[in-house]
Amino acid sequence: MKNIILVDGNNLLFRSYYATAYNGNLLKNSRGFPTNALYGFINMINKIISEEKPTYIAVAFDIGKNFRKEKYDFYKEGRKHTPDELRLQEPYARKILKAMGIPYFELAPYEADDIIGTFAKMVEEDPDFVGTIISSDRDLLQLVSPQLEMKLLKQKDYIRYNPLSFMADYGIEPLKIIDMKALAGDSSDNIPGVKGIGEKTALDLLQKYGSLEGIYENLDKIKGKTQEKLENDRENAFMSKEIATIYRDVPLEIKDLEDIKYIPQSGEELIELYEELEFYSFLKNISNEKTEVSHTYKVLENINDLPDDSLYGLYLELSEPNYFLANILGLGITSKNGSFFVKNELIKDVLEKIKDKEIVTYDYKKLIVALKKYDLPDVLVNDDYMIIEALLSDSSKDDIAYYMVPSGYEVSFLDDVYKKNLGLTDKLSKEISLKSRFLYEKINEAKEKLVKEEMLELYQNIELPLAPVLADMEMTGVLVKKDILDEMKIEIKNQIDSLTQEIYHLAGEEFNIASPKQLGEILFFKLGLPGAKKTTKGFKTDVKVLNKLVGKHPIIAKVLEYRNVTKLFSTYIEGMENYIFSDGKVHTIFKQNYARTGRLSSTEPNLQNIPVRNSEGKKIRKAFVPANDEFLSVDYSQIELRILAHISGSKELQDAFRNDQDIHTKVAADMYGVSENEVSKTMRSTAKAVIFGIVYGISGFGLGENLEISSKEAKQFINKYYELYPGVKKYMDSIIEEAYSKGYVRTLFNRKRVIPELTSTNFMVRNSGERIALNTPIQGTSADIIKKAMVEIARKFKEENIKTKMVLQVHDELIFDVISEEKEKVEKIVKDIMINTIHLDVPLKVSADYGTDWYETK
DNA sequence: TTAATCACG
DNA sequence: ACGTACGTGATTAAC
Repeated sequence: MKNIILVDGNNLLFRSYYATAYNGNLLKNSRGFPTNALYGFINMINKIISEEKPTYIAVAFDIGKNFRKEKYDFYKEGRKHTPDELRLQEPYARKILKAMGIPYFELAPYEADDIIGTFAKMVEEDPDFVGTIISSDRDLLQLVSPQLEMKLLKQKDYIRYNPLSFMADYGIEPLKIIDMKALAGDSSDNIPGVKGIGEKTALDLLQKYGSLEGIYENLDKIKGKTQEKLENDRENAFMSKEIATIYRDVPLEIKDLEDIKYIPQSGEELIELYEELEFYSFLKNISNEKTEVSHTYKVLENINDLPDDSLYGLYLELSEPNYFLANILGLGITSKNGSFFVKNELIKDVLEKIKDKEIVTYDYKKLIVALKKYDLPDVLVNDDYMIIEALLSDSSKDDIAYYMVPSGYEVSFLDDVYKKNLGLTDKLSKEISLKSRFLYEKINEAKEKLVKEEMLELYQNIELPLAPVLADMEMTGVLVKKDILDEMKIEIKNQIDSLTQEIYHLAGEEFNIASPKQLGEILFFKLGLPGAKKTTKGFKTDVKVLNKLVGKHPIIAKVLEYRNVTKLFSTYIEGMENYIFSDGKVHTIFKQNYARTGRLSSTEPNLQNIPVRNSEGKKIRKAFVPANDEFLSVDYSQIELRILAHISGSKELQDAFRNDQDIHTKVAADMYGVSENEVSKTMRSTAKAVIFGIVYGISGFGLGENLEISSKEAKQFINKYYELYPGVKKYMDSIIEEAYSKGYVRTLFNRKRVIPELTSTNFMVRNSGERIALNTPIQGTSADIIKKAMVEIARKFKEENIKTKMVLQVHDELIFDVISEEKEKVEKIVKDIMINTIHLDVPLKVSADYGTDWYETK
């Protein structure tokens, strides 16, 4: 059987362009030539080749005038012009196809659809062929036949249609999609159809009367409005049918389908193109293809069959992303003497056997927690490929497949592994062993890159040892009293109910208060309140807007209160209860290398955003209680500003910290030219806003909004600050300049963040890049410092055999579940380490607080 | 799936 | 003149 693939080239190129162009942050090569559409296009073509394994292939493009447009000038009217950045890439798509050995066709005045239609006709005339059409354009579905399927591309995946599945979905034959367009029209192509008839009615009619012609022949049997609509638009309907019909006799210059036989090429021509476009990953793949990864493995039957070696790649596959809930699907292990899949029964033996060996894994933290859950022996891991790659590529992928697939290792993505839930198959066993083999083979290369990037120390001294520390924190968990939450729940439920009624009453009608759209309409339309600001869908109704309206109408205060309590209810009371395990605790999962600055983040549940600023919300914290005797919270005071003082070298700021001055008061005094005891509350809070704003790269406008003063006044505050602290201004300028010239910034511990935004042609995106450049070294260094402290604290606790547990980290704060007898010792250790883990040009300061629940702590 | 909103440092 | 403060995660509505 001959397998033919027909690709809608324009469609693929458009999709890849708009997939990445939305934020104005286009991928470009070093000469500024846009390459984003081509990158996606090549990825898709490669994927088609590897998934469909075509023996025949053709790609169709639109070119020049098209006959539909010539005949009907409204056709495709209203379409946006092709952006220049995409048009520049179009000729390259063709060059690349040619270099890959993939024939392409374009012929005015026909569209890509017609070319595909012509091939479809040829396929039907030759029973030796079967094939697939690939596009996201539903028009092409009319070509689906017993020999020709269609892969209809969706945003993330696709639907494959053959005549049967099409019938099942639509209830009509594929060819009838033309009649459907004739009736329902098509807004994207500006095909009119019959006014007032949508897809639903069109399908109903076609199921009854078979075709457009059938419908009009039976017009007298159709009732009411529909008949009227059909009558009125008869001409449009038949014209639309004509437009929607794909032409199948394009005079292509080929004799037969043998002319589009696919003979893969990846020669010099392709290499040159990739080099010009700077597609290094594709270049690498070309060279990899030549040594295609074939994998042989054994299922381990007996522990004695596992060879004795010094280095092992170890990969554990779970059944779902949350490792506290997941089951173990199996273990892969590879050493220089072979690759194995280990069934669950043998995992224990394997772990015991390799106990003292060098081990590399993917996601050490996950491995620890999952093994512990099944009471399996823990292992000492020497390297974690996931952490290394995250440091190198500054975006972490919790799925190893993202690194393997581009290098020619064929494995499934975790999404599929988790979704399918088929249990263990031979394919999965093979892939699990292959994943362990990848780790074994690639670890040295990855570490070399780390050395080159000067991040080996960061990795070895901080990130890698942090993984087991976090695992321990997560496993320890935090006790949450469900009964306390339940009590609050009753009270809050009552509040919500009465607020709801009051709001309905004040609005004069019932509506969904939680819907910003409906609320906006009530406030700004029905009640006619001023100050309406638009979002894409309706009015803006956030706190800032509502706060400005307080006093203008009694409903506003109620809505604000409603927002407060519903947030507490759904996120922090009901939401939290859903995360409580049978041990009465919540076990958050910290993402160690997800945040681009190096910070941790916390999920399922997020314990880094439990309310504290607002006194009502803060009461949630009463439900969080120690499993031991009491909580200890130790937090860094002004750590980011101290880091700013250090790296900017600002003498004035440094002196303030050395003298242990209240930094906001001190800055306020300087800014207003008064003595510190003359600083009023407003002056201090203004200074505070300026200080914070500076760290984020705020503008006069932004600060003005914030302080509700004019941007001019705000700008003056900012300038005054620069004047007073010239070192800070100098740092800001120099870090931005450095970021532009290098393309990245680093923290004090060498953590690197590449900032592609700086190469954008878009003003807004570039500015945002500058703020990132400014802020990342500060926020990132703070993250490095507390991570380092955590590692050292855990080490010290172990040495001293301390049973108190570190349970949470909230960016500049560590929380411990303390055994009272250890209190003094713990406090001293923690403070000592936090203060002394690094010595900056200014001292670090911490403060400690105790409580019998989290509310009382601070 | 994305946007809006709001919780935290 | 542009649009206007860094870094996160969860929930809800609406597409």
